[in-house]
Amino acid sequence: MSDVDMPSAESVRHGCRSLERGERVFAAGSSGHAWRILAGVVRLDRDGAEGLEFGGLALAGDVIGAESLLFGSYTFTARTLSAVTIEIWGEQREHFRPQIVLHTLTAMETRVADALALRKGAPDRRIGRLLNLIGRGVAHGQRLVPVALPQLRDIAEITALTVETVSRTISRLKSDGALVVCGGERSRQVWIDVDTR
Amino acid sequence: MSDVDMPSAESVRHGCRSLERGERVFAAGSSGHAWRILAGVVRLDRDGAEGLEFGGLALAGDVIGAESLLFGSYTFTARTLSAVTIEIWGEQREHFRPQIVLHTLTAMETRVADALALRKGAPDRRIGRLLNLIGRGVAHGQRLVPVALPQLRDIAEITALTVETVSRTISRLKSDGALVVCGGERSRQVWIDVDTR
DNA sequence: CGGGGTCTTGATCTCAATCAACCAATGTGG
DNA sequence: CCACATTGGTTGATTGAGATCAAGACCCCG
Repeated sequence: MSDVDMPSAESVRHGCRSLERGERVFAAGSSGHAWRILAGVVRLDRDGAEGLEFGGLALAGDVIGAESLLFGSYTFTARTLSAVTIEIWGEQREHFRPQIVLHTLTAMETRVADALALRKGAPDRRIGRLLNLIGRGVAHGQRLVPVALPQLRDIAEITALTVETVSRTISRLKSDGALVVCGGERSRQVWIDVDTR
Repeated sequence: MSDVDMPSAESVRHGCRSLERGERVFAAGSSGHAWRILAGVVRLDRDGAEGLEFGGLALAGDVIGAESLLFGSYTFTARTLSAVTIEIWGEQREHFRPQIVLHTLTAMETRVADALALRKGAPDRRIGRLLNLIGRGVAHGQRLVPVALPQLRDIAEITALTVETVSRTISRLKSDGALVVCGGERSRQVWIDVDTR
């Protein structure tokens, strides 16, 4: 395992691990645990014809990296889109209780639909839905939720748009007031309206 | 449960069920078993803002309808894109053995990436990838595989294109020889080259 | 300081969406 | 049996949204 993937000792406590935005959780080809996400959003990429290409989103509750337990190495590369907390998954009998497994499966099923919806429709709808997904992990009943914008490159690859289109769209959303910048003009922290479909 | 979803007595044998292309497996809101797909391709749709919208593909080995075991009703509607055989899933202890669960999870993980790839790139690549997925269930080591084309409407909704674009693209693929019609000019059976990315 | 990465903005062009017919096959009811 | 509606597929003309190409601003870091 490369040192890049070695978490600092502090970030790991009793099977838990905390990561900043933009960190890599694990890389395709390396080996390690499977994880359950406790908070935050993770982007999964698969090695395709043109390098790494977006292959899935994982939110709180989702399990990632299960391949490694089966094949001995990850087939996806995982990077965080926000601050993330994860815990080791799959080493306790508890994790395979039917109830729990069903939860995991259904969560994954809806995640597929969510991800697909990010690649359909007008750019503003796509980006809006993505930010809503990211905000969902933060929202606790409130309507207005603060979200840290991922890199435009990430947004572009996830929504199958170009960075230029993403940049223009976000600018427009800001000037329309649909995206409220908080904490300085050049801050990446914005408020979004969770109700906006 | 509506009679539409009642399988004929003949099609069900010791937990197995066979369906034609275009049949509905189950409808969102109704209740019933979870299923594992033994052969064929199933399309999943979720109730969205604009009616049913494409929300996932399931191939041989995949589990569908697990929500029903958890919530008491399906959240997705499932329709077959090809002839399909399914068996009841989730009622045996066996199904929750760690090895099996891991297989199910990893299969689902790659399915997400597959589905997402269907909505990126030029129309001919998208449609090609979809037909490859469908053919994968049929292919057994051979390169050239016969595939029954789904309805253009299905292809369009899955790839996030319009029917017109799909029609034009498929015509071009045929005239280019990338798609070889077999069994009559107006047949929906075609041969595809599984290697074509 | 220089250089690489990210974001922004502008000008141009392309290709898929859109709108509109039309055809063939199928089904329906009197 | 024919008139009619419906559904799935095809084709053409037009248009506009997003890709592409290009350049500059800004920032962080060695």
